[in-house]
Amino acid sequence: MSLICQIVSVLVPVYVDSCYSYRVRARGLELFDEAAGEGTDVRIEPGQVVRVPLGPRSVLGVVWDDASEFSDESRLKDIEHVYDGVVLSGDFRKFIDWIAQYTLAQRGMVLRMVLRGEDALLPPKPVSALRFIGDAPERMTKARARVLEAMAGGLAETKSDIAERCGVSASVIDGLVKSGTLSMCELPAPVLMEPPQANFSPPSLSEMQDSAAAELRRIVKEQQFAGVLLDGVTGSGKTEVYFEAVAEVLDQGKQVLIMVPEIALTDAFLKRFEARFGVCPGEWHSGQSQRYKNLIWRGVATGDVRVVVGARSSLMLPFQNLGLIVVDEEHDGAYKQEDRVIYNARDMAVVRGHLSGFPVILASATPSVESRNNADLGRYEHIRLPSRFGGQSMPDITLIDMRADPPEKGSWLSPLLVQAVDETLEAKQQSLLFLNRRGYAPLTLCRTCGHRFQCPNCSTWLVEHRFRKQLVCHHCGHTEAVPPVCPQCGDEHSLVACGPGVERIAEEAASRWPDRRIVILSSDLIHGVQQLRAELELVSSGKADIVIGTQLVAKGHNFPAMTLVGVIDADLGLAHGDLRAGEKVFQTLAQVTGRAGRLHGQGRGFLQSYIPDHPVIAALAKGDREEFYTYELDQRRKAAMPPFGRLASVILSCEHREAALAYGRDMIRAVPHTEGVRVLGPAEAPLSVLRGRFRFRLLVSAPRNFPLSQWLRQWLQDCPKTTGSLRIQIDVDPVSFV
DNA sequence: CGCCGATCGCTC
DNA sequence: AGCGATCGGCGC
Repeated sequence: MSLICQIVSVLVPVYVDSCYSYRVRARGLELFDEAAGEGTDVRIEPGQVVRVPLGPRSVLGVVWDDASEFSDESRLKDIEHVYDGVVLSGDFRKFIDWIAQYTLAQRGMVLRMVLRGEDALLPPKPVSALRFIGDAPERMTKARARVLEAMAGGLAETKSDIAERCGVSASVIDGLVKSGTLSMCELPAPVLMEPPQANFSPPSLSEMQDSAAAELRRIVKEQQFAGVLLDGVTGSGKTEVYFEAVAEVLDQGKQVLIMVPEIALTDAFLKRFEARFGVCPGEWHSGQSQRYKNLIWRGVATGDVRVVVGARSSLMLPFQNLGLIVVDEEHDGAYKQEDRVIYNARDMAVVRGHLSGFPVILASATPSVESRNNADLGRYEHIRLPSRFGGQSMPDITLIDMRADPPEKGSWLSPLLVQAVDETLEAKQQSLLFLNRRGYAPLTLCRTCGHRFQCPNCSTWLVEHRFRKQLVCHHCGHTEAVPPVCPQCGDEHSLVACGPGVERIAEEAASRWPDRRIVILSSDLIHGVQQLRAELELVSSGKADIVIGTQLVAKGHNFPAMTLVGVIDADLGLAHGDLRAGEKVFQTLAQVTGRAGRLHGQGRGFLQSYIPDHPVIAALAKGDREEFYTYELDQRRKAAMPPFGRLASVILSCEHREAALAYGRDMIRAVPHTEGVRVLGPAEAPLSVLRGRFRFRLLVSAPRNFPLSQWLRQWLQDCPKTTGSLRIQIDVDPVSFV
């Protein structure tokens, strides 16, 4: 019997791309001695989780598929422990490799997003409980008698349950254990989660929903990869439709992942799931406790947890037998992870389905232009729900040409919109005034000398936040106090606020409608997901007459009594340099006007615009989605931008401004000349500051079928090393790859 | 002469 | 990315 049986490659969750080799010694692996019997040759298989020594510490790792290449065998260390019960499947390991290679991340860093601590690998601890074993105590008290009576049946219960049920303190119970009346025993850990029932409560669907659901069931039955764009207008009942696909997969005995943007993961959503399937799904997001997440992680790996509803990071869960991923609100920017490994969970979901051979449903009322193009080209099945559920109609949209119908002086609401709010208040319904700009005013200037407050780091104006009494840079987060006099000419009372933010709209609303309940929903005035959910609940339960909000209100929440949505500045964002500016404006405004009139079926939307002829605004005003996609795809085609070209942004960051700029110039000098590849330098993408580091982006565009990842890898390798501490992040905006 | 803080480089 | 090793500055 040889002592050394095997050398294996182990991927460790650190900043490296390659695997490390370790020895497996049959002796010393207690776990295997037990399972395989002594002296038996032990095999360790890829996918098993192990603990290995790494430098001075000991880390978790996963046995990987790489051939072991480390030549210096004398330096090999031994695997310390092999965990039983959790194996990362071959598909999943391929998926991890794929993400690393595509996003130019190290495989170890991708694995880090997958693994949790040791607690998630160990079987749940049995619960210690107490049981009546007969001997009555010598001294009897009222409290003891109550416990004895309750425990007479002989069933084991936990100490805290007994204490609560009998109204006694824990020490009373301890006393009974000492006297030999009760005895400690162990109960198996409680079942984590009952499996959802596919047929718990089938919904009654409209004809339109029903045929969409039938189509989804047909696709799911194939049990192979398919991309599906479920394209349904706000209020069309998409959720009920994809729940039918979920039911079908549950019948197959497979697992389901439903991804939602974090903000949409509300009690209301979970309740809908429970109403349909009888139990709550596993719930995965940043707000959950570590303990709960460990339970879910293990449950998903063993197959005990059948359905998870989760935010972006739930895509990295080690499902044992996944049969479907639904990406709800697939266009949502929250699916992009911007730090460490930079990836878009929506795209990676499609990859996971592709590698493992199951369907992926992308659902949205305003699909991303990329997904829409994939559907047009037949890469995705395209299932449409073109009208609202239950006979409701889409809101009537009115375009207000602000040049023709300007607001009164010192006001930001056009008379037409004011009148509409009056009517809505009269009807005891809710209004939403939407402006995608935080703070009070986007620009402050001195009336005397013309001085404008500008960010010292970025080339942007400072936004006044009147509640906080600060000037804030929305680009880098720089703040300064509002000075009492102009810093340039010293004049008093000469500073004027230009343009509106939500705070200023709130001020106007409060003076126009002084006795109405007004709520402001803006991210800088709300702290944490909990408070946001509470505020949203407050609005949906009708405890507000007028809501004034930014972005926050656009996403995934129903306001049943809201029948009017007024967009203060519909043009906002269109002029920005962002390549997806038009798409973002369209999506946000379509979602936000879609909030109107779900209950009463007669919602109205008003768009205030100074450029009503702009194709994006015109399409919104007509409620014509097709017109928007035609226009946007045409623009993108002309500019060879995604989905017709590929795009990456390289983020350079550095502690010093000059070093950052110098490094950027060096990078650009090292760009290999390649037909069709363009690199836009920092002149086009301004410098900003994030967490004390100066950073800017280099944009790289390439033809559609260009191997961009490899090219970027080569470029970065060939770049001269520059002194100073520099970090590079690469953000590959993927287009279709299926 | 000694201690503490930035920079460097490795992890089988 | 972390974390120890190493070198250099300055305090006494």
